[in-house]
Amino acid sequence: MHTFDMSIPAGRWVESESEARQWVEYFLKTHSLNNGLGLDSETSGLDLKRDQVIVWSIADVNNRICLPASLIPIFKEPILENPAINFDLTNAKFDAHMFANSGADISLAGEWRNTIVQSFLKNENNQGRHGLKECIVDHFGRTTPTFQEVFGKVPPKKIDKVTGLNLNPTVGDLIRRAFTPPVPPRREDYPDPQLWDAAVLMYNDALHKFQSAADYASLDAYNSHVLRLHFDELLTTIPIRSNYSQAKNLRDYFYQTEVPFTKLLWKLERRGVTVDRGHLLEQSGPMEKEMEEIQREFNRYTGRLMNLDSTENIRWFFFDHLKKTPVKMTKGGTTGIKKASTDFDTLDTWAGQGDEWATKLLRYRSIRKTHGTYVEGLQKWLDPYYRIHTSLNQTGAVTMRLSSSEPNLQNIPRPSEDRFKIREAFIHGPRMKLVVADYEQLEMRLMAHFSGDEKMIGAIRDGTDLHCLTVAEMYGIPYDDVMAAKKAEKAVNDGKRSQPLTEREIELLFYRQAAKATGFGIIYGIGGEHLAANLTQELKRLVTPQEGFDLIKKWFGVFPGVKAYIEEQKMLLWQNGYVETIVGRFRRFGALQGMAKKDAKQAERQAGNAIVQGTAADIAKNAMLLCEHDPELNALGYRLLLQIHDELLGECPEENVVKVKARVKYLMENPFGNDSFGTPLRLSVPLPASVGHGDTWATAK
DNA sequence: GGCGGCGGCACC
DNA sequence: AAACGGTGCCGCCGCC
Repeated sequence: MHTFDMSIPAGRWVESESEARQWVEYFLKTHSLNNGLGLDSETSGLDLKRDQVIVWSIADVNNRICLPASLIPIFKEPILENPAINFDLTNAKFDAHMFANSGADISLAGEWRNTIVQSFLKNENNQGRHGLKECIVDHFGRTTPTFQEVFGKVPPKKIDKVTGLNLNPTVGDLIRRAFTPPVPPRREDYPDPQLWDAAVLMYNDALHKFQSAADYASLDAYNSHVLRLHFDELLTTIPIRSNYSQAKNLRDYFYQTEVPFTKLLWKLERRGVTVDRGHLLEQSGPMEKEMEEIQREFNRYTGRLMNLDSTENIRWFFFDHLKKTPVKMTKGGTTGIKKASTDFDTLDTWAGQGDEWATKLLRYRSIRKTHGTYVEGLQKWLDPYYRIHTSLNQTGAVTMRLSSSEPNLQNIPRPSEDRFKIREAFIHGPRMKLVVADYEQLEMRLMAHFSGDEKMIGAIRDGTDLHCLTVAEMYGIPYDDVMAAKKAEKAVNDGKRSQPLTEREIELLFYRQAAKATGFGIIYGIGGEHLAANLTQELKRLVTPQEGFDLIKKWFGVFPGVKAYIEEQKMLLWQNGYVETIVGRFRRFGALQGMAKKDAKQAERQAGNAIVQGTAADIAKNAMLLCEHDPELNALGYRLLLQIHDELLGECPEENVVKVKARVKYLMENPFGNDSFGTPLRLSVPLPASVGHGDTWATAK
């Protein structure tokens, strides 16, 4: 058991309306002293759309109370919907969803400070230690009882065959049971003294359990509050120096950017994206037919019932049955057992050599993926209004890129790669249009800005095609020739040119592709060997490691400023142990001096990438905040729906599309707002966004 | 029947 | 698979 800590106020269970009103008075009188109240809820489950608050808790440094959901209305207007009252929570969006599900229109009007985000800003490397329990241990040295210790173990589901319902108690049942105050036994009901003694024992036990439940629930609210105060102090001591942020330290940055962003993400999750289920259903049949056909062919050929989803089965087929030789081995994971791989690279190699079975399996795999993850997978997430509500994780990536889950809407196939056009299933609400806005070459432009490379900046400002220029400079070919090849390719693709590409044009396009891949690779800190392997795959043409190294060397020769910048950042990394994004956020690595050479090299690559990727995330975040809070866009009925790293998906009434597009474009291109003189604060290169609209995500132009 | 490792693969 | 950064999810399979 956990020792009782005398420095922590005891949790009180509040049950009557009059008592609740007294607490409202108290918190209204004193909230300004604490600048925020800890808030937490115990809910019927984890479903963000359906589950509700059962009991909830509110706390300041001196008091913590726990109440049933039935008392929410008493707090609703004076506290919960009071814009002057801010809330300290852990995993804030979760509780906000539960409160929203629990009343007609319960919204928490003030700030939502999420201690997970604070913990992340303090040290993004503490993976798995950002939760409330972990932080309380790490920062205060206190342990907190676990859910299981207070409420008991949730038994496995026991599904009734007739009703399909779970016959065993659910999480919600355990919580409801724990928060039902026990009724004291009445003497007259127990004439037998032995029965009376037993009843008293049972009552005392139940009372103890009940009190510990109330204590536990209100402890989380209290802990969130004191942790928020603690992180405020810690983050204040971490200064940030940036011309692109008003914040002078990480605490200010948290309040200026991350706190409003939490609420923004919650709104996006709440809105959801409309999906045309019919489109998904239409794809399903043909996909299943095609997969079954391939399955039959394999069955016929082997005389066995093949499982094409099983790598063991596929290994048997290619290596034992067809006697093929492995192309490469699998990683082996933690067990270290390496097996012959059957991945895309392998199958593609064989397919290139004319192996029809490899070709068939590749086709099966691509359909299987799309069918399982998207066509069938997405339908599980539809709400009654045909909308999908993803979870947007503010601290999902070490670079503070967003991540999306349940379902992941950031990895929907691109239409150019997808025969089944899953993105066409993403549509707008009634009388609306989808508005899709993309940053163009954001990361490469950031590289130009950071490095100050004159040639790159000049080329971007002049509107030169960067990859064509790179080829021209690398090999001493006229820029216009390379550009002409690119245009010729487009003309052929658009059906505007009948004669095929000349050999020279194809050659130049190879070069351009190689230059493009090199540029991408440099942002990731690529090595020559890996670049060569990638290009061999991509171009279906042998590129030797030596050629890979030459490409990188030549690329740096064209943009020496980029080379110098990367070297400078490496030096700073060795010196400081961290790098910074444009708004002054950190990606920490610790002392590279103490690392194995291999790890230090990896840190160098990660650091170089973190600057660019993290800054792109900063920019997208700013753009989202500007769009969401822009009075003009709000008046035009624009609703931001999704972010896919450098792309914003939104919707607006049809008649406002032109105005909305112009405004979204402007805000995205000026993500840092104005400086103190009222002129837009810009980078050394423009950050153009292309904006389109349409009826589906795939067709918005 | 739930969970986690693994291979594989979708996105930026 | 690799000296390429960052994610999440599917189905299989073995384990408990």
